[in-house]
Amino acid sequence: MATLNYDTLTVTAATQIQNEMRNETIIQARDFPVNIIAGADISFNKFSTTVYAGIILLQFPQLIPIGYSLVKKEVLFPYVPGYLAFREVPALLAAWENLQQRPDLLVVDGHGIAHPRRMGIAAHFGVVANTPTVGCAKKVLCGKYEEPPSEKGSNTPLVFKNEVVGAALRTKNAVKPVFVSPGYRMDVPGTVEIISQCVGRYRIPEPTRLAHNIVNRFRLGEVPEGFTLM
DNA sequence: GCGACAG
DNA sequence: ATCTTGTCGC
Repeated sequence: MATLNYDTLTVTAATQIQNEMRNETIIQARDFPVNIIAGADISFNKFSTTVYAGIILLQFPQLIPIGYSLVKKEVLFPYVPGYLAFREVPALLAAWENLQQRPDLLVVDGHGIAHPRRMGIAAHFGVVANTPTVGCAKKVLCGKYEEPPSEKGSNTPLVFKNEVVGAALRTKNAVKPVFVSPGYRMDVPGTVEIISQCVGRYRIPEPTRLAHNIVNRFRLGEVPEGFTLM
């Protein structure tokens, strides 16, 4: 697969790409088993163009880490709300291609179709890599929702322009919810079900939390670039 | 025009 | 996102 380069795009061109990619999105009930799930995330030093990308593989539903891929890359596209994919997908794709084993489902840090043009980073990555994805974000980008009951597991629909695009999911009692949405080859109920099964003892579900941990350690030089088996 | 705004 | 200090609660 040719390496993507989004660095010279204007936001107007990026918008056009999102509108075109939207026609390639597949939102449907999960029709495959999940034995290996993965988490993807990026870490970087403020004001630096170097980004540290990583994808960690875990056995499902045991949530035991089995390996991870780490890649360092230069990025020029800035962070612009609504265009996160153009900044992070190229590096994540590099990490994806270094994986020695592909997960059945990838959890991306950010939104799936809970996006102004239904093309959040998880949906974008899913289309480009042609692989099932879901998005798991800490904050809402667009849409409205009712606060879910305070009990762990409670969830309410995230609605944007009269359409249910995701859900606010309470992963711990009396703690702020996370926002999940399908990215590719998943639907909202299936996304809530899978992410609910990925919750350990923290607010952030294990795939995302462990991906964040490992890319951070990678950025700090505590772990080497490349694929590592655990 | 005004507020909101993933990471 | 990253960094930092301080507080609350199990």
